[in-house]
Amino acid sequence: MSDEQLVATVRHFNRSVTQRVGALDDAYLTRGRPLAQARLLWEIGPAGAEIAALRTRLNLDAGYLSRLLRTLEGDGLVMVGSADGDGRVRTARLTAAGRAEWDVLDRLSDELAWSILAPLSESQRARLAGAMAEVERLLMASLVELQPCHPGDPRARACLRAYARELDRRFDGGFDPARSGMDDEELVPPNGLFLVATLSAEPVGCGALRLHPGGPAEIKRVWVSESVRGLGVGRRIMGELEQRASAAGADTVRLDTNRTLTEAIRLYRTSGYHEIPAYNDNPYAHHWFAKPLDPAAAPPL
Amino acid sequence: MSDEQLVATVRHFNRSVTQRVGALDDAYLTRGRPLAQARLLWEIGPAGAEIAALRTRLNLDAGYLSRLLRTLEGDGLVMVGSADGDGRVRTARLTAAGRAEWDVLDRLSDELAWSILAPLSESQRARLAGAMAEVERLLMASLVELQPCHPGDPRARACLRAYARELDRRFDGGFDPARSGMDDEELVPPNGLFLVATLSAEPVGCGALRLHPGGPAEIKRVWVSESVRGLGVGRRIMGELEQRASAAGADTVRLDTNRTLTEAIRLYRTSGYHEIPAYNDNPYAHHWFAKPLDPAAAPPL
DNA sequence: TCATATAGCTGACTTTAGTCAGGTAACCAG
DNA sequence: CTGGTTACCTGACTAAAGTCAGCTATATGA
Repeated sequence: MSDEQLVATVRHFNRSVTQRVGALDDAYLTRGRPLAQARLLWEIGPAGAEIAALRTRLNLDAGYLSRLLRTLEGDGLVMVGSADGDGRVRTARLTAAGRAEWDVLDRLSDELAWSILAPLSESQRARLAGAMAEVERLLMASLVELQPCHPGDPRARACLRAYARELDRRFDGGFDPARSGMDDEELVPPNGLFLVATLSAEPVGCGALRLHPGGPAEIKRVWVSESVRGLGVGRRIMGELEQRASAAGADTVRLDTNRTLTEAIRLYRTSGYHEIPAYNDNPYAHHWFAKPLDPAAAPPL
Repeated sequence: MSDEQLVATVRHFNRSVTQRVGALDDAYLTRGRPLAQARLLWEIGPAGAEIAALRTRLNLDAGYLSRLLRTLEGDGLVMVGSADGDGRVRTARLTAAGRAEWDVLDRLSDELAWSILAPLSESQRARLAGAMAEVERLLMASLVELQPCHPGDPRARACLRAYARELDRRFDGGFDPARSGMDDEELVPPNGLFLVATLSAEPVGCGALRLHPGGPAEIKRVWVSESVRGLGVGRRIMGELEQRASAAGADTVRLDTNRTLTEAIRLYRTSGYHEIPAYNDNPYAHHWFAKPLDPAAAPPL
């Protein structure tokens, strides 16, 4: 398919599917309540939710949200109480009546989904579900955003914790972050940089670059969350780091890795990296890779 | 996949894809204008549109639509004039400024689509577009509604005209509706019935049933529009007619067909019909089929 | 302990969306 | 040419959505 055809397909999909199904959904799942209230009730869910979380998830004005909560409280569907830790943070929970209402919405949501499947034949149903899952997955991949951030940023901290946890689980003999110590300051311009990958504001991956003026740049701490693995996020992070390394004047990037990280090693090999002799004494490293950078292919960002 | 898994997939899709992409679309394509105005401007399009058509397409109240048009006229984007034929029918057209604005929306729509494709690899793009097209097609199939209507209904007339046009094109020697004449009254309960298939209120297919108390029912005038062929609509129409025949007490349905309608013949054969000797002297018929009905499988509707 | 920041709340708005009951002009069938 | 229909318009609403400034209570860091 040509790019024009791809774009036309996506446009068509956006209009027809999005609008039609979206309208169906809204009409069906509000139960006479205003849409905003219904959505809020749904989003609070049986487990309850912090108000700040609701605000970001539904992208609502603080005042507006507060008012919506008062209405739901007035209807006896929701209770808002202070959380244990911080007295400013408040948590919304469903009352028994609210939970009953939520269960109805849950059931209606099932019915709506079934009403879409029902007119189709067995094989069409399977194809539809398969295609929907594929669209969702790839759209997820497309909505992952890469941006530089300070390694001390809460999103970066979350990624680095998950990274260390995973290495500890996978390395023979575990992983001690202290032994591969690297100061945050080394991952801040002009010494280096830290990239975080987010999916609707949730951190789902990271990667860091250490710049050594006059020598090869070094890629470190590339990690991708389970939830988005297999969507090419790792490859995008690598590509972005390489571009930035090139823009900063490096003509080579290199990295080290542990033999247990087989999918990472595969990624390096298929991305133009070749194995080189050890260039450091990282106790966790078994393989060292390098890739020459083509300055022409790396327009400054 | 089990039914539960299918439903879960569809629900997930509805929430994440529909809402996310829908919100993106709306935010991106309104250009500071209220959503309803932006949609209306878009829907009028470079070719202009009759107001009645806009009303049904956008599903708007007549008064509300009128007011929206006045606003767009006030902004110099649209002109509303009477159509040539009927002085009551009015047509909305874009002014030069309106056309310019429409072009911007068109471009933005392309950009939005591209922004979804851009972060993906070549092969992911192709897979996404493929899956989107599949979802759209199957959703279309699912949104086709079957309902009985009077053969004099405008939707029925439109289908029957298209049906006759197609037969005339395909039969050796053409087709003259008069020679296969059947009175509308024969296709109205209790003598028979007429089904129309609609996709968002547009007629896209039809089928008729002629009841002969004490004898086999007869299926006639099954037609499916090009736009939804291959989506199983024909099979659904047949199934629905058979159920209604069974509910009306028939134990057999039969039908005749022309040898040029190969895909119809294939449909009959794969739906449990077997060829029988001629039971009428329809000059256009080359094959006659019958299917026994199982009363247990046909719950009254 | 005091200044400052954070999390949420309230009141006073504006804008958008949507509905409904009349209207008027054009058409149409007898 | 008359009475009914159709296609659209206007005025007068209501409800929902969204914005903004200023407020209170709690936390935090020097």
